[in-house]
Amino acid sequence: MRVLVVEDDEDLAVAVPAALRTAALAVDVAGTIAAADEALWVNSYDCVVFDRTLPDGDSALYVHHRRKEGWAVPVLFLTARDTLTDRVEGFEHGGDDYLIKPFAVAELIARVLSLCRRAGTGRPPVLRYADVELDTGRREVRRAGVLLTLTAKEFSVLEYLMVRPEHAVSRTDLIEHCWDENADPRANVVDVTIKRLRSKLRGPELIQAVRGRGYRLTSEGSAG
Amino acid sequence: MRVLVVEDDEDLAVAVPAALRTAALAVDVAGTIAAADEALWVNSYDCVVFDRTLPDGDSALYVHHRRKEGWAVPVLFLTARDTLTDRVEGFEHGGDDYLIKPFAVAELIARVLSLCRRAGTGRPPVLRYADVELDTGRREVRRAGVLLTLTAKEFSVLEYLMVRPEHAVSRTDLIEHCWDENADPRANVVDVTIKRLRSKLRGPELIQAVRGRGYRLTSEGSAG
DNA sequence: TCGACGATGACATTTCGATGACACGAGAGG
DNA sequence: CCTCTCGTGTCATCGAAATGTCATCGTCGA
Repeated sequence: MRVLVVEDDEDLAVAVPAALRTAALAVDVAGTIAAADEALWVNSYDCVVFDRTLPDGDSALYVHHRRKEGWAVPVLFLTARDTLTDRVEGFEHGGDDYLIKPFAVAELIARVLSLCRRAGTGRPPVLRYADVELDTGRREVRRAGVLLTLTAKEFSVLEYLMVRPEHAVSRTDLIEHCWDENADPRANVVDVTIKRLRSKLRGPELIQAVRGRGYRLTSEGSAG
Repeated sequence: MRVLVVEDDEDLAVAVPAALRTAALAVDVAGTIAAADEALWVNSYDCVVFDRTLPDGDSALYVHHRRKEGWAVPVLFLTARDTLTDRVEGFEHGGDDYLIKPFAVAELIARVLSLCRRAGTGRPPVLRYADVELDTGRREVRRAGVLLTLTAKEFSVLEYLMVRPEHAVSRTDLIEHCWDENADPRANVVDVTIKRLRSKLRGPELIQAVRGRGYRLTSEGSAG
């Protein structure tokens, strides 16, 4: 799950990403609408956290604009308390949720995770494939009932694969969704992470390499 | 357990928090409804002690207002004797308890602890996990039957963990519930308190660090 | 058979938790 | 008023785990 935070206040621009990263989300930061626009065209995000008021304008107007083009990524607006009446306006512009400043960090994390989940159109909190269960809420993975200890990255990659069972997922896709923008797409971080995942997912091979196209989950031998 | 005391009388604004702190509660203080509102948005409390009459209005009206938005934190109203008839009114506004001034300190502590417990929806007075018993009423902890001498902070942290066995609890959550607003979330107070707890909870490791996500109680390991 | 791509082990770097030492203030007792 | 003790918080440092980089090897398929 990858999130873009658009915030110009220096304190918040540090605190908010830090908080979200504790929830195993990959976070990028932008300070202006222009920078956010750039990032949104280059990368794909599962959720965007927008401060309402930014140096180069009202983010709600930007979102409104993009929505009319069919852009559908869920948005959480951070609204100052004294612009409370803007709440409704925020929604009319296609924002999916709002939070009034100041807000509790725990609340923010909960909302963002909720929006990410919603983006997956009602994805169940527990993903299953073959004898693997992945609990997105507790961040736990079990194979054949045995609890595994995965690192944040490993969990993130496995989650992404399990949402798309049997589908080949490219390294580029994985880099874009499980790493932040500092990741080098040419490096073989993905390969290494897959290798580590495999060695923890003891038992019949689950993650199959699809030559030239990435990786996919599979429960049977290399047919096709 | 963290409590907000909203009191404008200078003497009470010192005495009440002092009393509650002796019961291992983290206490914040506000002098007005406005300040209380601010604090309630920023932090999360397990209970709020409201003086009925405050410089900027009747706190019961404020509580009534918040209740309509679904706010559910238990409230204890401090009411002057000559406004005794307001009692009922206080309850109608969603207050869970009241105390008539002047009151006995012991009574206040008992009521607040009771309300905190109620917040945990019928949480039993004695928490158990593995061979540890934590008596929330007596403020006593035993491991394998042996009474331990914990400080207020240590008790508070252990209690918070024991209410959520096996669940990873973030440092932020702990800071928000066991410390007051003066705590620096970046500091490693939590780590140090956990360390002190561990050294007092001799025996098999109970408190497990979950890298990047905090701490959790556990009685068994997990496969790798 | 050759070449591209994936697998893998070794190693470097970064991040994060653990820990000991110390600072500071409140309160008890002389 | 001084001093001692205890609770609590801060800091610097250590070390382990997570993550990333690199070199090399193996293998699949044209």
